[in-house]
This record gives sequence, structure tokens and C-alpha cells, in this order.
Amino acid sequence: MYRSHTCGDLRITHIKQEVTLSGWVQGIRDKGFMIYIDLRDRYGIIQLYFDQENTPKNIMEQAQNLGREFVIQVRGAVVERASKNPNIPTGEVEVLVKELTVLNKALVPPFTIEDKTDGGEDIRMKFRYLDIRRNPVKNNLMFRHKVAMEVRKFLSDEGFIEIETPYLIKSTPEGARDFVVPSRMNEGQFYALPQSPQTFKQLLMVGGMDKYFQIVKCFRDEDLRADRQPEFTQIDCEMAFVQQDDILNVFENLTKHLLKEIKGVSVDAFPRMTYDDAMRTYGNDKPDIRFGMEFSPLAPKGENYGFSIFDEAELVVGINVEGCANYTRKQIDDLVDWVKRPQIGATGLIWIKFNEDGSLTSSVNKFFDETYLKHFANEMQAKAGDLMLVMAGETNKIRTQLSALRMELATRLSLRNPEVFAPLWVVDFPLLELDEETGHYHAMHHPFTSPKPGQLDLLNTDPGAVKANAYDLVLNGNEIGGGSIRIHDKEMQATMFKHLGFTPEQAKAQFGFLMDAFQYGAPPHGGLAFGLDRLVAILGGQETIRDFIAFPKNNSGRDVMIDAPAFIDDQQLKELHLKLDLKA
RNA sequence: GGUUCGGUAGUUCAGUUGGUUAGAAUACCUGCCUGUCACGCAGGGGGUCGCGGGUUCGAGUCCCGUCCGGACCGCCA
Repeated sequence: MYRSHTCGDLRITHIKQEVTLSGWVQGIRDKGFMIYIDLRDRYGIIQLYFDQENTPKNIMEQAQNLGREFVIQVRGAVVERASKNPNIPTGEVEVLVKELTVLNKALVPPFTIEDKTDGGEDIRMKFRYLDIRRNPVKNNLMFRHKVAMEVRKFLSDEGFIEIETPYLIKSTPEGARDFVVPSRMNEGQFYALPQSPQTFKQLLMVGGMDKYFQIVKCFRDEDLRADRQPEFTQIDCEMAFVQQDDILNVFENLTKHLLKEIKGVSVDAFPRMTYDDAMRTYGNDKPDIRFGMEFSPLAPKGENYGFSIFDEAELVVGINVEGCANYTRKQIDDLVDWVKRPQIGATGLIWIKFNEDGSLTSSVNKFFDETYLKHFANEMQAKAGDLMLVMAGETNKIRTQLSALRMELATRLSLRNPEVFAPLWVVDFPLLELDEETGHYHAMHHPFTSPKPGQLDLLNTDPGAVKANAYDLVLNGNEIGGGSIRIHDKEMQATMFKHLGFTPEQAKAQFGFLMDAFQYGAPPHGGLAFGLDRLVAILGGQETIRDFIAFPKNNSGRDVMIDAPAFIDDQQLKELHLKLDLKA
């Protein structure tokens, strides 16, 4: 027996009990005559006590020779401490050690295994197994487990069945790049890892499994970010015989369940906002609505303001930053510089101060007298003490730029409280999106998304204006889920592919199996997928998803611990019928 | 594909206009210490300044290239 209790178990009630414990040496305080060792496992820390009076000499010597992170087993009696430590749950007791076994020695770890470690990101990833011993990472992984369990519990209770779908599937050109896997038995052919189980879950609907879910890995070979990994986990769901509201209701309830069970937070009915409204009001399809600073349209087009920046602009729009009229010139210049950085790419930023004394000063005093500025202030519902920031130019660019500024200001003003949760449905997404490079339309969500009823004619006349039965769930400025009502009719699906630039032959070759299935009684269906990593990070109040993943990849898609990806040897290449054509 | 910041002791970092033997903290090792718990005290060891080239009497410092890491833009149906 390695242990009778864990290191987090022991309390004052265990006094005089004989216990066996196993764990890692967290720290050693050797006072000469007596030695204290903090023994750690997943459950906590318990202090071990050795002294020259009570501990056998050989055990005392052994204890002196231990190092940090040694794995040891001890036996001894639980005793009350002479001086207690109120900071840890086991702080009233300690174990007077009689027997000590070193189960495994350990090298000195490259960074300290403490909550506030001295190790940087790089070294922690390389020695991730040590990092996982630290409370912050350990707790995040346990937190993730709890979220996943609540998801399974809720969906199972709602009648959903978890079904696994294959990882070795077929590459398709739509959407993100695929990770591909060469087939040894099929010369020159490749599997692809799924970007999502999309077509399979639709086939499950055809198969009559009318409520499906799966907590599943998905793979996308695109560049990474702090909140984006090449392999990530989705809570993938699909339902048959449902309309959009049915789906929104089920997953709104799931989200409420999670907020309640995990965070103890009750949230009212989620607001629903159309995509167009979100873009108009926040310049963004995933607005953070925990704070205001909504966009106010200014300077309607067609009027002559005698100010070329306004007169030539497609859109003039401003936000009101409450209580910031006292910003210094330096602070404002800093904001101007911030939006002019290449990442934002703005050409400038106009500011108007609504001073405490009621006067208005601005960067455009030359062009606008107080009457005009007052008019702008009214439009933006600014009051004395506020700072108004205005941008003008091409609609899409200005929305993106001002939206980025809005988020940056909210961060600087600490308006993004991670303990406040403001979920929101964004609905009525456009069906298609124009690719400015190729001039072609492609599906905004995916090619299986159904258009809103009665918009089929629009598809021919103004494809960009067609709205889809597609929706996103947004939480605190993050897209945590998205889905749609799918096409379940073969002809409709064929029409869709045609508009996306597929020839009938291409459509058949790539998605013939799906369209065939639609001919055998496909029920109306739709669904949604949550990004589990991101959801867990947001519920955990953190920005980066990496610390909620046991073994994440770095910015370049590498696993620095196992050093993957890596070259394979010539024999493997030969078996796979592959020849490398390397630049170097 | 691009922008930007960084790489100096095991680790986290400092290192001035280019100038003597590259420092601090922490970790590690040794000794001391009867209630520690960020233990304390004294001492000690520890450096390919990412790598390659260049400028210079002289480079951690300046220039070019390259590799690695972080953040971001494009991209991510």
C-alpha cells in the first residue's frame, strides 16, 4: 500500500492515527536538530516532521539527503503542531515520520514548482509535466474536467447521445486548410483530419439519431494565436426536426446551466441581435456587451461639412468614453498612435472633449464650431466629463478599427470584468461572403447552411445580401459557439454548391455522399458547436486557452516537449510513396 | 505571407555614449541553527552573452544574416 490518505486529507481529527503517505517533496526546511518537509500531491500539502529526539538516526540522515521533487513514501503518526499554519487546510497537524522510502529520486527542476513560478512560458512548455504539478495549471485542468462533465450531464439529460465520428476523413477545399495523413495502403492518397465532424453529424440525422453530441477534437492547419490551437476541442451538437429557436433555446439553457453550476451565476434570457445590428452598433460580429461605448453614426453622407475627411467618408462614427475628458494630451496622442499602428492601420483619430465646465474642445476646432460639436455630443449622448472619439472612412475598415479601439479602451479602463458574464446571440448572419482577392463568394459559415426562406431569388441578383439561418453565441466578446439550420434537400444543396463556384462534378466528387443521403429521407435539422477550450478559459476568467490544455502547441504549431512535428525516416517515406522536395 | 517585442548564470532579469575581471535576485552545494512554513545566518560553485558573419585597437552593446520564443495583422467555412 502506497498511501492510506492523501496529502490534503489530514485534519485535527486524525491526531494519533498512524498514516502512510506518498507524494513529492515540495520543500525542505532543515533546522539541523529538526527537519520540516512539505509533501505534496494533487490533493494538497502536508508537513512532515523529523527531529533528533523522535526520529531514528538513519531516517534523519535519509531526510537530510532528500531533494526537491523526490517521490517519497512515509509512515508515521499524525500529531498536533506546536506552531500552526492557518494558510493551508492541513496546517493544524503534521506527520511525525518513522519510516521513509525514496520511491524515486528527481533532478533539480528547471523552475520552481510553485503557484508563482520563476519559469517562463518556454521552459514551462518544455517541461510541461512539471508545470502540471503547479496549482494554477492543475486547477485549470480539473476545472476543464468539471465543465466537460456538466456538459455531458446536461445534454445526456436532454436526450442527446454522444457518438464518435472518424478522424481519418477526406480533404475538402472549402474553409480552413486540412491536416493530411498519407495512406500507406492507397498509393498517393491522403486522409484529412476533420476541421469539424460536420457532414458526419448531418448523416447521423439522416440515420435518425435526432439528438447527437460529441466532445471532439478538431484540426485546422492555420496560423495560431493565444486563443487558437491547431487541434482544439468542440462540443459538437446536432438536432433533427428543429427550427432555429429550438436550437437557441436548448443551448441557451446549456450555457445557463454551466454558468450556474460552474460559476454560481444566474443570467436572464440572452439578448438576440442581428448580425447587421451588431456590425452597426459595435463594428463587430462578436461584441462584448459588458460595457457601453456603442457606435453613434455622425455626419450623414451627402452633407457638406467643409471638412474633407467627413465629406469623403463612407462612414463617420464615434464612441463616447465616459469620464475621460480629463485625458492629457499625452494620453490622447497615445491612443492616436495606437490606432495608427500597422495592426490597426487607421489614418487618424478625431477627439472631442466635453469639458467639466460644459465647453467643448476638439482636434477639429478649425472645422467645427461649438454648435456642431454640441450636435455631435448629442448624437453620442455625451455629457460633461466625457471624451468622444471619432473615425471616418471606408465602412468596413472604420468598423474594424473603431471596434478594436473600443476593446482596447475597455481593457485600459478595466471594464472587462472576468467575473461578469454577458452572453448574446448574434443571428441572421449573411449566407455568403465576398473574397476580395478572388472576387468569388464563399460560405460565411459553411456550404451546408440554409438561406432564410424566400431569399433564393436574391441569390442570383445580390448574393451578398442573402441572410442565412446561422447564429453565433457570443460571451464577453468571444465567439464561443456557432451553428445553423442546415440544408436537407438535395436540389437546394446542389444550388448552393453552384453558387459557391463548384461544378456539378466537383460537388458530386466531394460531397456526393451527403447529397445521396439527402435523397433517402433526410429530416430537417440543424445544430451548433461550442469551442470548449475557449469556453473553459472564459469561464475560468482567463484570456489564453493554453493553460487549459494539458499539452498545448506553441505559436508555430510545435510541441516543444516531444519536439513535433519531426522528419520521418526514408523507409517510412518509401512505404507511404512520398518524396520530399525541400527548399534547403 | 507580414508587423512587432525578446533571446545574458539552472531560472527570472539588469548591463549607460562600444572600454578593466559580465552583475543582482532566486535556485543549487557546504556549514551553522530546537517550531519552521517565501525559515534565517555565513560561505561557495555556476556564463559558447542563441548561432554565423561584418565594422572596430576593442562588441553582450553597432550592422547584416540566421535560428528560437511571445504578441498581433492576414488567415481561421
